[in-house]
Amino acid sequence: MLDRRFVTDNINLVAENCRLRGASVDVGKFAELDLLRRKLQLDIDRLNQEAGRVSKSIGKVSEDEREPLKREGRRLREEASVLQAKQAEVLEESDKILRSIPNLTHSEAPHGGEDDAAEVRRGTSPIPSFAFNPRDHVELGENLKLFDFEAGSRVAGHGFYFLTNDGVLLELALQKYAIDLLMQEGFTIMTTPDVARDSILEGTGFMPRGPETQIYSISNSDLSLIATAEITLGGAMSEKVFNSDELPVKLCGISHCFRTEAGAHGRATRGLYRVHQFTKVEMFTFTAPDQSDAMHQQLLELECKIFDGLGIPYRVVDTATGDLGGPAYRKYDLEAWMPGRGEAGEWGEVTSTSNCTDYQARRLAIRFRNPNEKGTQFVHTLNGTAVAISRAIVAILENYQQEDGSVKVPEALVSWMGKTTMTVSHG
RNA sequence: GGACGGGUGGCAGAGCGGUUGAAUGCACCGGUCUUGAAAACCGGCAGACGUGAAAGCGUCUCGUGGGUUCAAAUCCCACCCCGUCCGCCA
Repeated sequence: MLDRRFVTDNINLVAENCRLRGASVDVGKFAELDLLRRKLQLDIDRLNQEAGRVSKSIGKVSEDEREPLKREGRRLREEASVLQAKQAEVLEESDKILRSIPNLTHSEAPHGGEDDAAEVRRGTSPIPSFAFNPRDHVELGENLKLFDFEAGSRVAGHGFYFLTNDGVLLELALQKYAIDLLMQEGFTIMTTPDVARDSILEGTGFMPRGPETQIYSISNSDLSLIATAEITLGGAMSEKVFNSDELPVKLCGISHCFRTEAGAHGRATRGLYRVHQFTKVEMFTFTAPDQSDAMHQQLLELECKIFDGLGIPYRVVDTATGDLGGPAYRKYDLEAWMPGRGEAGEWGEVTSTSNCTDYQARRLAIRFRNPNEKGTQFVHTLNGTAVAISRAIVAILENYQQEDGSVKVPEALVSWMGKTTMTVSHG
């Protein structure tokens, strides 16, 4: 959420930003409503002030002098409550608009839609060339008995799966690999709840329970399954006021992620690429405003380090304005090379990192205080994927496959896996 | 799930219907004193919103939301959270 005052003071700028991001929002209407809200506030304040004066005077006066003053007090409060109800309506309507206004945008972010993302760099690992026809991860994984989609859909429906045998070891190895690295980088590691209150989802910029929601909700409760630990990690500090010397705070959370993927039918849905549940190791940081750009670069560096360490080829793209979603001010995606995708391999998103500036912090009320300065400021929040297990597995299987259908274990995972190759002979 | 107890400023902790946005202590900041520090003493110290060029002024906020009343931190209701005991349980 943007600051309402900022929006009314910068209508044109905000409207132009909405246009760039492909969000159809009536910014003018918002400004109009907010002006009305302010005017009503002024009237309400005046009435309250008068009513308060009357109330205080009653206490100082003898019993039989009180009745006329009580009547006056009643009248004033009634008048105020009428205006208050009206203001509440105005506030609700304007808030609805305000919440649909996306964050401001970094000036260097490329303009356009999904295909306009700008490639900014490549990883250290070269794209593999195979002397044979590379298989896709589904074929590889089924041969190696790494997962069981049939059992998954029997139990929970299409899009769910069991990891089995080396598939399980791979998941655990990737988790351990990632958290070891992040612990060294000063992150506090944590496992998080896999559910959160709707208010926390909303504060983070997710919209549960709408007609097009990506979120599973639990009926008869205000809880939803989380789509990412970004929700719980951000929510963990809601209402908190940090001291400036505590920042930056760097958290690393392991959680399951649940996504309905409504409307995604037919879009690269094969296998593990787009599933309803997966495990993810997520980075989340809170910084002072002047540190967030640098922190964003650091998170990107870490994501690169993790995938370079796994020996997976990738490219980094600077996401275009129309594809940023609501909260992100700027976003980088890591797209791993996936030899089994499409005709002759394609890039597929494996991680992303966003600087959400104060957009989430404002709704979650996460602030910081500078000693010797009056008041508080909102922190900036940033998030980045360390490893989304399911997609990392896709990338590993397809890049490390060998002609006989076995898959080499990336060097960095060998010690956790206890083997150098995954072969059919398992079990 | 049942029975109690409780949620007040950065922390601890009073207040239990009327000038209380809130005593007191600690912490913190400024000052006096001191060669310096400590101690002592004096002063300051919540957030949001609105208004104003500013100083300031105003409104709101004592877990959240509703209710009673001229007036609520204080009374009533619902919900959330935290303790303790009991039950259940990985």
